[in-house]
Parts: sequence; structure tokens; C-alpha cells
Amino acid sequence: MRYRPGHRMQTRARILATAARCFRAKGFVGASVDDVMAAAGLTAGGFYAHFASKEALIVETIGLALRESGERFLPGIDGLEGLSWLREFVRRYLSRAHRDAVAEGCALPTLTTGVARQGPAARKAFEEHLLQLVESCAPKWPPSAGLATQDRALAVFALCAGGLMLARAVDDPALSDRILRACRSLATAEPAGTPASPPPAGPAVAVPRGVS
Amino acid sequence: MRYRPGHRMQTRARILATAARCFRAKGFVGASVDDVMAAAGLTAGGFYAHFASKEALIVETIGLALRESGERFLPGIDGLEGLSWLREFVRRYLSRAHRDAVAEGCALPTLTTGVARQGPAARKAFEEHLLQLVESCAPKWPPSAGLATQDRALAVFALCAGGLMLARAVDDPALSDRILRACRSLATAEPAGTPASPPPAGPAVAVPRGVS
DNA sequence: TGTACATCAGTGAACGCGCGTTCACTGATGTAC
DNA sequence: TGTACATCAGTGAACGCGCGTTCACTGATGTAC
Repeated sequence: MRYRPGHRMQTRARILATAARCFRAKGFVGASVDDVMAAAGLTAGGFYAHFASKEALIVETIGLALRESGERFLPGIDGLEGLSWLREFVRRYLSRAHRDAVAEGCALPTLTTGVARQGPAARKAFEEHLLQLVESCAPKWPPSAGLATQDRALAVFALCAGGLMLARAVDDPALSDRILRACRSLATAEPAGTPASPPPAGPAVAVPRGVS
Repeated sequence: MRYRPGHRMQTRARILATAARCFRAKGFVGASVDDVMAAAGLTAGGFYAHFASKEALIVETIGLALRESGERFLPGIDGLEGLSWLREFVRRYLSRAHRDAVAEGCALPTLTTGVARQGPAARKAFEEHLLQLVESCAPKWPPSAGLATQDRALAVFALCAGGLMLARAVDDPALSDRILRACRSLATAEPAGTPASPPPAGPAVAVPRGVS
């Protein structure tokens, strides 16, 4: 709008954050450049001062959206580890609140199918940030029989993303809740041969209720 | 093309089957009416003699695609049941062959995110056929501790759909394979407290190798 | 301090194109006589 | 058997619209003198 030197990068960041919300809600094809710019309070013409093309925006948005996902769901469960950590993670992730907040939620259930239809640049960006998510949560992950910690993280991500995706696609709220509950159960089921995990570690942190 | 009485319903079925392939590959928004008709060897104008709108095609396609998914992945593992059945199921489902055949593969990893963005009619159709899938495989499902058989089926579907979706979105084939393997492991991990399952049932059926 | 000019983030009209949808028409097939 | 007509699945041109992208322009801000 107005000429305010140095604010260009802030506008760019706002477009990117808005794109993340639009793409999660409507998909890469369903959300137009005009949709994104209008949601950011701008007109479509200005877009190309910030990004080379819609495809370039998509690639950058994938990175931002996955970083946001990690920041929202991975930390903040301090004091817990092992199975207790995992239980709290799926309680938050596979919750009604998360299911009903599509635009603000994790990028995996909303963007992954679209990423698979994109070119190599988008898929590479997705891959790199997915691996970062795996690495940043693996230290807290419960040990498991015959499955490397990072591999178990990948499988639990698949289960959580798939579960949320299914819960959002069905029409009946009761069935949707049932899907969430079933996925929480499977995610925290202890594989046979796993050493019994200690009860909620040391200073059990009070986590606000009502999230699910 | 030509006037061949009685062939109208066959043409309609061909459009529907083609739509299932197009939508799985490109998504509901990414595949146009013209794409679908051209892939079926027809011109766009004739579409509305068979379907009221693109939305109506989408709703019908969801039903067909999910029925096809069941027919492709649920039967044909005769002679197996319980954990052996589940192992064979995930070996087929979470395979490289399935990952690389997007247009012909299961509808869950490709259509579910798009269904969540559709109206109630599409979501209801999805829900009904998903429940049919659950019911038709639940009898063969392994018993599990503290999780109803159908609920476990829903959770395993979520894991399998999510796993295939992730495996298709990453760029590195080695990582993609790793995701498939990790999800197979989690899907067939025996929950603690599950009665030890018998080794592969009676007349162990020889299943063709090389599928994965 | 005041005026003239330079900067540049964002506007808005325009482009060619593909979308979903409509509809007058075609032409191969079936039927009546 | 041969001719005239009826049927109707599919064609192809056209519609209004929104898409991604381009670009001349605007006007508030910063700077030079």
C-alpha cells in the first residue's frame, strides 16, 4: 500500500504465512494467488514483487508450514518423555480441536497429498522439513522393539496424519471422534517385548485439559 | 460417438472409471471435466448427458473408487487370517508397486484430503463406503487388547493411507522405502497383552513375491 | 525550514488461457411401410 | 428388398468467469539542497 522502507520483508512474510493458511484450507490448486493476496490484505498484482511464481510460493510455503507444525506440536510437553510424552502428543494431535482447525493445524494431513502432485523442488522441501521434524522429536521418543526410533517417529506421523485426514473427511461427528480415539490407541499401543516404561516422569507437568 | 442403443450406460460407466483414475492422479480440482472426458475418448460437451454437474461426478466417483480399493486390497488373501492376514495385507498395501501406481491405487491416500474439502454429499458417500471397507475386512482382523476390531481396522487404514501418502510426497526413493517399511512394522506390531497368534494358518497360501 | 526530486511497495487494468456449462447440430443406427 | 423417417449419443462452438502473470502507474515516504 504505502511506501514504508524496510517493510517489504514483513509484507513478504505476511503473504507466506497467509499462503500457509489458504493452502492448508483449500489446497495448492484450490487457493489462487488472488485468494492468498486478498487474505493478506493486498491486491494480486503485487505478488510478483515478492515471489517469482505461484510454484515458488508453494515451495516456500511447504517449508514454513512444516516448521509451524513442529513448533506447534512437538515442544511444550516438557517434563514428559518416553511413552508418557507420546501419549500427550497424540492426545493433542488427534484431538477434536486440531481436527476442527484445518487452516491453523499441522501441514501433514492437509498438504501432503498435494505435495505428491508437485515437482521435485516442492517434494525436496517437504522431505527436508519432514526429516527435521523426525529429528527434533526422536530424542523424546519411546524405545521400541525392532524399530529404530526415527523410523517409529515416521510411522507415528503417518498414523497421526492419516487419522486426522480421515476424521476430517467423514460426515458423522461420532464416527470422526471414533477414528481419532482408535488412532490414539494404536499410536500408544506398546509393542510386545518393549521394556515396561516408567510412569509419567519425575515432576509431572500439569498440561491444560480441554485440548481434546 | 456413434449411436448404439443401450450403450449409454456403458459409456457412463467408462466416464466414471476414468474419472476415478484422473481424480486419484490430479485431485478433484486438478482434473477438469475436459481431462476426464478426453481420457475416456470423448468430448467435453457430452458429459452433461450423463452427469448433472462435476460435483455429482465427484460424489459418484468417491463411491466407485472406494469400492475398487476394497476389491483390490481386501480379498484374495484366502487361507490367511489374524496377524498373518494383516502382515500380508500391509505387505501388499505398503509396497513400492502400490506407491508407484497412483492412478490405479487405493483411493484413501489420494482422495481423502480432497473429500474433506467437499460438501456433505461427498463426505457422506465417503463415510458410507469407508464403513463398508471396515466391515468387510474386520472378520479377518487380528484380535487386539483393548481396541474393538473395527476400531483397529480404522486405525490401520489411517496408518496405511498416511504412510503411502508420505512415501509418495518425499523425493528420495530410499527415504520413501524407509517410510513404507516403518509403517509395515508399526501396523503389525503386536500390542502387549495380545494372545500369541498362531503361525501362518493351515494351508499356507503361496502369495506371489515381488509385489513389494 | 521549505521545496523539488528520487525511491519503490503496492495498485489495478489488461493479456491469453482453461474452466464448467449450455445447446443447436450431426450422423450412425433402428424401424415403418 | 428398398426407401423415408425417427431416435439419440455424442460433437463442437460458444458463454461468462476466474486463473496466473505482466506492466504502466500511483502516491506516501525519504533525501538533497
